Amino acid sequence: MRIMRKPTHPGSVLKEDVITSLGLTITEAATYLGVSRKTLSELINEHTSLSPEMAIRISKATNTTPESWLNMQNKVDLWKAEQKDPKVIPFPAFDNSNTEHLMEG
Amino acid sequence: MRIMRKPTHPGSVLKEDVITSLGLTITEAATYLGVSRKTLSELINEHTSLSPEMAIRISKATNTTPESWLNMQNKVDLWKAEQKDPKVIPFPAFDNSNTEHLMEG
DNA sequence: ACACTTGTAACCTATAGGGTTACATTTAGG
DNA sequence: CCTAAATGTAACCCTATAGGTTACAAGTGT
Repeated sequence: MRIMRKPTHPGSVLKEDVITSLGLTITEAATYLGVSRKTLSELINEHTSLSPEMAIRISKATNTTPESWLNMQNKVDLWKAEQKDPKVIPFPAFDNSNTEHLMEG
Repeated sequence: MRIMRKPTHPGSVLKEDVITSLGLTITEAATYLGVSRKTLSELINEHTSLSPEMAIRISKATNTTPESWLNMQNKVDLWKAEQKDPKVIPFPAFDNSNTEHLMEG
């Protein structure tokens, strides 16, 4: 997973692969999805994250799985969390600092 | 996905399959993970969700993938979002109301 | 020109993760 | 039996963030 480049934001995919390709306006799409125009606009312009509820809405509007949308957001979230590089001490049973010299090769 | 029963919370898994089985105390585990005891306690008792950052921490402490932990949380989140049953109108191109009579069988 | 579309600022609400401190309760040793 | 450690959680604080409404400036197309 490391040194991964920033994953594609699900909002871009929604805009390019769905809304635009279907010839829908943002306003129309927002109405169908049952959210405000602002909410959709911020999502497709990558200013907010795709929430679990939005994943459900999009899946219902497009006959896709909510998992596929949420997984895209996951990648973005994990990428951001990795950038923070939180300091963690491996649990004893998983700490291979005593055996890692056996791992070369 | 429909009529799915409530998915297992990742906090329970962390507690039962990792912390308890390794003989670690919550206090110790929290220290290794670099979070407060309260934060870990609330997570394993299912009072909070597993955040992307916690997924990274757990993966680092246990040599597992952060995805596996976040996916468990996803299932819980999607289950909750499905319960809300948000009202959505299918996008025109995906609206099969005119052809669904061809789908029986 | 005129109507539609869009991005976004300003403002408000609700939810949520995470921290610290403190306390009552439970559990484990000696 | 008694003390020390571990635990759950309340109270309180802070910071983020999703989502809503209203309003406005700017772009687009007929």
